[in-house]
Amino acid sequence: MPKGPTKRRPQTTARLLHAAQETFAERGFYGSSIEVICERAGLTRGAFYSNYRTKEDLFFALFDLHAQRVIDRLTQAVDELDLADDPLRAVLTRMGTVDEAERRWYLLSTEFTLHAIRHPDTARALAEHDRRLREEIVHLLAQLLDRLGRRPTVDLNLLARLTTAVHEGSLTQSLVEPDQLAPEQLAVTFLPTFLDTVSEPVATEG
Amino acid sequence: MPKGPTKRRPQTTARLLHAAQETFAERGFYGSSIEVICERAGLTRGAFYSNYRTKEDLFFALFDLHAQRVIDRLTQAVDELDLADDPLRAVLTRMGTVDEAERRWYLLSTEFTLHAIRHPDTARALAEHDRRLREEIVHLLAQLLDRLGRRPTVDLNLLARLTTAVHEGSLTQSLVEPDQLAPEQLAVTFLPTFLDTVSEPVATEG
DNA sequence: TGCATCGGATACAGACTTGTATCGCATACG
DNA sequence: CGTATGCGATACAAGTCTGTATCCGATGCA
Repeated sequence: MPKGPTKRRPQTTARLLHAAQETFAERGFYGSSIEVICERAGLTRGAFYSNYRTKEDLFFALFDLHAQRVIDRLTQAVDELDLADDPLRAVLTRMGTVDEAERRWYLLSTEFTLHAIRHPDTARALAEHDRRLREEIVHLLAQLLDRLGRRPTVDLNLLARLTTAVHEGSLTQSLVEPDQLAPEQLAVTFLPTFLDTVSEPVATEG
Repeated sequence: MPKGPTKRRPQTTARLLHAAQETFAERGFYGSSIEVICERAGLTRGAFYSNYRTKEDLFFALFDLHAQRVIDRLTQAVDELDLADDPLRAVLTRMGTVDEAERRWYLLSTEFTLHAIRHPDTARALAEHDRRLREEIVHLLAQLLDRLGRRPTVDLNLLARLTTAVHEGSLTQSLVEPDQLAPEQLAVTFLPTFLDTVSEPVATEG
């Protein structure tokens, strides 16, 4: 928290984002009025409108924060890859750590996706954000396979879509039936084998 | 549509339910005001409030209608069971016919479930409706196994939960990735084998 | 320190919903 | 037919949220 002669805008947006995160978690996207979010941030709507255009903008800002966290975690997992034992399983287990924050985010983004389905403009914006995140994941997948001395035999973009689908599908089911399925059980169980089948070893030269 | 000296209440509720179905489909649950639903039904809010207490009541009425359709379809499939060839697969394929209406209902009920998560009273009501539907499915599962000359080796209630989870999980993924997965592909592929493993043949006497 | 401007606060107008209280017509019965 | 009442229409009173126009104090540079 920088004090002194600093422009206060960054601090204001940080407070708004923090308040939005908590409010969305408690009351959902629809249930959270801009007014309530601002109150929680200790600000007025004036502050909001001078930083964002709509409540959706605020969501997308949170989306980007979340995406960055995901990417950071995955990057670190790939970087610290231990080639010794079952590296794929290790990476997946690590990426699959689903904490409370992740679960809350999942609920929120599901609600927002349903909202987007009814609002084409929002849907386009969401698709664009999704695309950017997927691009990063493609990059990481490529890096991962490379470090494993393998190269993909299918389109990496499709592969990124699949891992995402498995991640989210598994999460859904574990939320519906918490006692029946661990959050990342499906991914950890099936993805290592699957990644093997959609890639091939690269011949080492020399 | 009965005319003449008939109480008009049934006709009014029918019109409200029909209008609600269409409005919810277009604008979602949150996006549909009671007012708009009534307009679409060619009625005023007076008609609504004299038949329902809240918008949630209306949703639950639709829930019951949908549940009845599901049960009817399943019942018929079990009744017409052809013991000749692969009966399980036949039943599942039949129950798994996911039409446009089913997909719309899935979107709506997902939105409503998220809503219920934030509202304990609603959650309780939803759980109760879910329970009643599951009871019917338990009944049908029992009937199905019986006609196949088998008896369950696990709790039927749990089994009903599982089939539901597979159905919904598969639907989710097929909505996210329509080109990658047919709506009931998972159920048709895995449930027959699974049902075999959780039941045993009944010794025929004589 | 004086001053320009940036950024958050305030005030206002308007759109939408909701729930209730009340009214009046049509229905169904004697 | 006449009449009681069932039931949908109407009117009313809040409450909530949004977006904008405007104000004023803090910030940061000369």
